[in-house]
Amino acid sequence: MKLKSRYKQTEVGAIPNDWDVKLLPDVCRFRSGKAHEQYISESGEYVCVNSKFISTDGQVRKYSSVNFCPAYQDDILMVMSDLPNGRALAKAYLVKEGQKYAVNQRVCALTPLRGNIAGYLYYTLNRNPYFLKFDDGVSQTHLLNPVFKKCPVAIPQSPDEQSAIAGALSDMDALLSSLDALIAKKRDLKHASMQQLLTGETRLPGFSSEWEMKRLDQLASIRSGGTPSTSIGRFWDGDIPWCTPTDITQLNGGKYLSKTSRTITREGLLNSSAELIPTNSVVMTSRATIGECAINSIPISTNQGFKNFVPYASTNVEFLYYLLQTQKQGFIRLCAGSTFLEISKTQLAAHEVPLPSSKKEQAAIAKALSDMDAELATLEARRDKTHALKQGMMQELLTGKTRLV
DNA sequence: CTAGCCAGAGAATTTCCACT
DNA sequence: AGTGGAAATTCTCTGGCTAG
Repeated sequence: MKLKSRYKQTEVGAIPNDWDVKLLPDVCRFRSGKAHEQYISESGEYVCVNSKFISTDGQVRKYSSVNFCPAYQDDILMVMSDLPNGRALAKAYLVKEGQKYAVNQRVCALTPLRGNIAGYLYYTLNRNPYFLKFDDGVSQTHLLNPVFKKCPVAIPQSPDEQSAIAGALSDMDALLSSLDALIAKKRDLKHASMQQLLTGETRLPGFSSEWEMKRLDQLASIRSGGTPSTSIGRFWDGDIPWCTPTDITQLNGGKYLSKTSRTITREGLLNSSAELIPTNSVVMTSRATIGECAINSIPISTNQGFKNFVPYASTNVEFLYYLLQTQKQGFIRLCAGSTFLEISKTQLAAHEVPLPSSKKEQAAIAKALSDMDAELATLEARRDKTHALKQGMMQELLTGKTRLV
């Protein structure tokens, strides 16, 4: 005897027997947005929903003084047009309060025909593969009404299951935004602590000796960088890491630099003003992007967009790393340069900073700040994990592979 | 070798426009 | 008024040359 499967094969994949595949018009009404560009003003009463609004989850807003296409509570607003490989195509926004949004052209409003299904529809329609396959990666994509009319959606027959799925996913969203809020709060706290600890305004217990002002060139030997001639092939792709500001910004605030995207040869190093910076120095961008720092955990060379600090024996390198970050605004004020900012070595060397002469106190401050960094990194890892978990849950719940009721 | 000089690239997004 | 493209604009980010 053959076991009867609890799943059936459909055009949207295998779904449970007690789910249906419906066409979008069976569950919601389609309205195309209207042009509001002529009525945009800061004092406008309505939020104009364009692709940017949706792609930033409602963060970036423009206002319109008129409303040709109002969105209602529980409407799902979706981006209909995007350029090839656009990230906003078919991205959705669930309206939580009516009377407020003016739907712009190239965005549509989907109004659920029955109550309580909005949450489920939002999660299943947002970036739904059915819509994404209209993006051929070559020409601009326009999702039109007929596309929406033929969109199949898998829907549990039980309204309880619909709400349970939407509930579980919105719980995950709530968890994610609370993690984001916590991370933002910890960041603020760290900035405040840096302000306090690195100016001597607040002292760590057990330290009381005087702080003093010192020139930066008293703390470290300041070295510049350079670019070996790019027309000479044998200077490049060697075994010496060569750092550009991009390598630093790509660390995204990470403290240690251990690899660079480009490398030079020993001959390239000798035939340019680049120099080898020993491990545990601070490299700092000094052109265009000013004052972004990292500690190199390998010997490294840089281009001329850097000033690099090789710390003297009396300087704690981690302390110097944090201290330089608090000086960023000051460095920017020192900058010259017509097309983009640049800080000169002379000015930098003479720049004075307050610090404790006790290396122990420097180390204690660096440790306190490192601990905060570690805590932030843990939280960020948890946020990323939660995000991955939500993706997995969507896959399971929206296909009925995992059942909640 | 350093300081100064010079916008440019590429992506994202909005706006325009000729045509149904 | 809606469509299908494409152009224009905006935004972000950063490289390398060379005179002195």
